[in-house]
Amino acid sequence: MTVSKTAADAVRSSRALRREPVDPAGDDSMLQLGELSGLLGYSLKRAQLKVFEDFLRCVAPLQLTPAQFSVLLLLDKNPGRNQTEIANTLGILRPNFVAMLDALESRDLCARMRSTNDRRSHILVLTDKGRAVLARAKKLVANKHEARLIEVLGPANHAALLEMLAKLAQEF
Amino acid sequence: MTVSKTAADAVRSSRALRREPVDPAGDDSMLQLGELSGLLGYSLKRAQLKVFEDFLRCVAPLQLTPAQFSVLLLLDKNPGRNQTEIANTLGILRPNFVAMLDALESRDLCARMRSTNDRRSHILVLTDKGRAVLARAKKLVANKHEARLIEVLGPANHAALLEMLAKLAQEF
DNA sequence: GATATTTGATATGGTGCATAACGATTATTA
DNA sequence: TAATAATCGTTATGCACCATATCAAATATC
Repeated sequence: MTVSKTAADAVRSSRALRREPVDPAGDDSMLQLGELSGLLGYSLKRAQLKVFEDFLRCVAPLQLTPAQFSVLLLLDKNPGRNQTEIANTLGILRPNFVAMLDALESRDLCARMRSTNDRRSHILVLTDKGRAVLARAKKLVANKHEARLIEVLGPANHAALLEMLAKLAQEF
Repeated sequence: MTVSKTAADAVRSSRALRREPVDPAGDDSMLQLGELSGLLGYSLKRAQLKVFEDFLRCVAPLQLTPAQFSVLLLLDKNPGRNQTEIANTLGILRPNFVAMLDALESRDLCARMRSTNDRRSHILVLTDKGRAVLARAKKLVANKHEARLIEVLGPANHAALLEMLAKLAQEF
């Protein structure tokens, strides 16, 4: 075995002995991911971060986070629901949903109305401004964000991806 | 138009007029996700949470988080690297990597060694215990975690999913 | 009518993530 | 060579997200 001064040298020689492939970019710049690239959870998280990043860019003019957008969408599709119901379907805990609604309500995007049936609960409603912002957000998401995703993946792959992710979210 | 006392009634009637399909579980329990189910970012995040949850369950006996596991994997595949290099490839900021390494080092899974070349940097090495824990973790991940994923998705889909996620993480 | 449950809310703690700044060391350059 | 800049690990700090316990008001249950 040859004597090597640096640790990097030792890596190079041991890899040479085992005849392992080396990253195209070389030893110094790119590290070996190893089985990390086969770890679904790792790839999922990295992809999710990138996609959220792009979402924020695309919808930046409206100052909406993915979570806020999902709330507006849900309020539009499900009028007459209270905080607990909306929060539950989004996987948000009720205490954490309070501040979120405060932010949306302070921007006049939605409003809490005391229910006449059950005066404990707040019926959530989109304001006119909320509906307008949602409409503009939908367009940005569809034409900029999702359009880019479909372009990168291809329409068929995009659909297949959605299906697999839905299955994971359900059966897991 | 019929007069309805409750908001839920109003939803039911308007949906009846538009002849929209109703969730199988009924109006009260299940809410309409709407275009949320077509939002890739939404599905990505929900799937990622489920997968991480399962990872934690499977590797619970070793008390390793996904992030910690990824660090051990990377140290094994890339000996002789310093903190900045490892942190960068994992997308972890150097300040936040310090506490992470402290935790691993306090459990004797890895060690920091002052580099002789550059006495500023710490060369990271797996300890014997670290290698042993990593070996056991790899088995748990492969046989319990990834095995279940492949079973749910099917091997071909699992591979296709990985490929698409990698493409998203790269080209986005 | 007494007790239990539900709803929105508050407080609080943990964790992940981001930025600024520091001392020690090394690299650059005047 | 001396002065300056850059890098490495580290600390401090703040923000966002997530989770639990708890509360008052209102409702449901018995």
